[in-house]
Amino acid sequence: MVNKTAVRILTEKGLRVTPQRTAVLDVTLNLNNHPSAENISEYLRLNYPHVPIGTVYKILEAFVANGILSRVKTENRQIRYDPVMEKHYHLYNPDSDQIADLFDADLNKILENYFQKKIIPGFTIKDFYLQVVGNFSEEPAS
Amino acid sequence: MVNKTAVRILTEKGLRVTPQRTAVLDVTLNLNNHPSAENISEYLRLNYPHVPIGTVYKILEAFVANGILSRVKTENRQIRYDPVMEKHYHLYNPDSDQIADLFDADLNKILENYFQKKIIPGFTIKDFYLQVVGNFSEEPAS
DNA sequence: ATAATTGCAAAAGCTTTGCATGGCC
DNA sequence: GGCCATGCAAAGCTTTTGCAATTAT
Repeated sequence: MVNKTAVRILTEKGLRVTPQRTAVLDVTLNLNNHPSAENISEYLRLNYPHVPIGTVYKILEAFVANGILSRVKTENRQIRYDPVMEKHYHLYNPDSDQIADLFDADLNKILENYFQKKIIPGFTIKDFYLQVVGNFSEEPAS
Repeated sequence: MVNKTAVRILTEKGLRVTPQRTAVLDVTLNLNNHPSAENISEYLRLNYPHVPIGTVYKILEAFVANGILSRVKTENRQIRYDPVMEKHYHLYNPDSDQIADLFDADLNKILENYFQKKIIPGFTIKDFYLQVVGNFSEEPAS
């Protein structure tokens, strides 16, 4: 009962379809947590045949290299992973280390427009990342 | 010949003035690099009496806790430190890992204005960070 | 005087790496 | 069949921690 989306994505990207990869991708797509490698490994342990953490890292690295996931940095040491590849922003609470996505077409326009016009001497702009820091009103039971 | 600015800042913040602290602060203020603990330690080794890396970390942690420095996250593993505490943004090149400051009053206004009005259900906005990714036209000899 | 900081070394935490085994195309 | 991915264990790198000795106030 492997998620077909995961298999489709792997195939589309020309990656070999293995049970470990489909499991990791499936979990990452379904957890809305921006999970860390450790989170993913833990979740896999409960719901799928065990995948060693080293393998999880290798798989995540392959996914990042192939544009399936992106890395998200926080105040913490762990790398978090994000399966949403469309332009969006992150809401972040440093206390709980919780991340949520912010999709905001207006903000996209404002910033794209600004950086298209903006000339910074000695620097060629390629992209931008915006993190909004604050508090979630209902922190989920951690 | 210790920088008086460093001593003044420490005194203002009510921190004990030690040679190690003034040295670390002096270096961080004068290197425009957004240096890592390792960078600072290395520079100290050449220009000041040696300060062990563990002590550098403790000092930097104290500075961050007292609002003298802020941490800057990059694609790399190391934490970088920034002595500029006014609102600004970062230009960043992931390839060279170089960071530069971007001061931009227009952008400040646009974003402050936007986030003052913007209501995000379930989230209280406190602050925001913006990183501009791209290339520096003249990379300094690394 | 005394409370905080330094120095040293060990440990911790996350991630990467190497290499033999196994599995996908 | 051949090449790529997995599994396991060890290593790597940055940062943190503990504690005794030292120093600033």
